[in-house]
Amino acid sequence: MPELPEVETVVRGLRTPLETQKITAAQVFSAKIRTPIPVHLASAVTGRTIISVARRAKYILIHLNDDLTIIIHLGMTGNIRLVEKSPATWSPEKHDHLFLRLHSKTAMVFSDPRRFGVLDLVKTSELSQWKSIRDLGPEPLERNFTGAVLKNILSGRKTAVKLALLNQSLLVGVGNIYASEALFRAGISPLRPALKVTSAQAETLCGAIKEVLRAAIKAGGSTLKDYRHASGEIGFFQNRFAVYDRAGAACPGCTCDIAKTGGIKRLVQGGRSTFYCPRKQS
DNA sequence: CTTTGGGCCTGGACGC
DNA sequence: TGCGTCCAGGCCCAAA
Repeated sequence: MPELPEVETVVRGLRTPLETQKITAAQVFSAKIRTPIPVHLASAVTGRTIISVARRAKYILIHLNDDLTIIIHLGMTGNIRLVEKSPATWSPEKHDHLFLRLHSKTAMVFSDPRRFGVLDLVKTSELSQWKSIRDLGPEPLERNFTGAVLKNILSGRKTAVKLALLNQSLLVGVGNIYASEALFRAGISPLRPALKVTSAQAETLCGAIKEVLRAAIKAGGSTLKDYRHASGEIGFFQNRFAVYDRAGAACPGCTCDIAKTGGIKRLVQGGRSTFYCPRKQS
């Protein structure tokens, strides 16, 4: 499910209810999601205080005192919900994996039906060396992420630019939806080899990535199915997709004869759907 | 080193 | 109603 805008929206929704709160009870319900959940997680976090909630790439970081950080990745179908006036002991619904009850009596529940998510506990001081964080590329919304940086990332790679954008070791946060959307905005074909993206195109693409991610955050992310804000609200950026999941339809500003051209095209790259307009993207 | 393909899971949509 | 097939927002790992 969740790409950078969705994860960022969840993080923002968790800050006020979680920060400064002491964890008064914790339960873990399934031993294994994508990776094993540490057996000591529940006992280790109980009694600790949440200092801050942050995001790195698509990872949610809940920083506690005593040098501990809870890492949550939502995978494809993960979601976090807040329960007000929660009981001290949680009766898990199907697919609930983690329950954290706070001093305020609000609780946070992490669920993930497809179990592609990650739940881990690490020392905050060792976070930057944690296996999946260590090799991540730059944050696209940072000021120092520029067209020149993107050009450098893409240069020398024979792989299609769409696949390069999905590679989190090159650039984080962009997933299957926003890769298609950013390439459409930039007028670049998803099939173009990364090394054939010119400096001028890299500049445009850099701007398009920032633009589409910011717009999606503003809209509270995209809800296709499972994704929810921590408050339970859905996002609505899916209503503004230019190309994603719109095969056969007209792209924004389309002037061609859809009956003849077939409109937006779907293709498969790296086993995943890509959507684009062959007439506007090259 | 880069690139490719399979695997991990569940559930919903669809065709018969 | 039921059964089989395909598909889905992410990521890891082995193999080429």
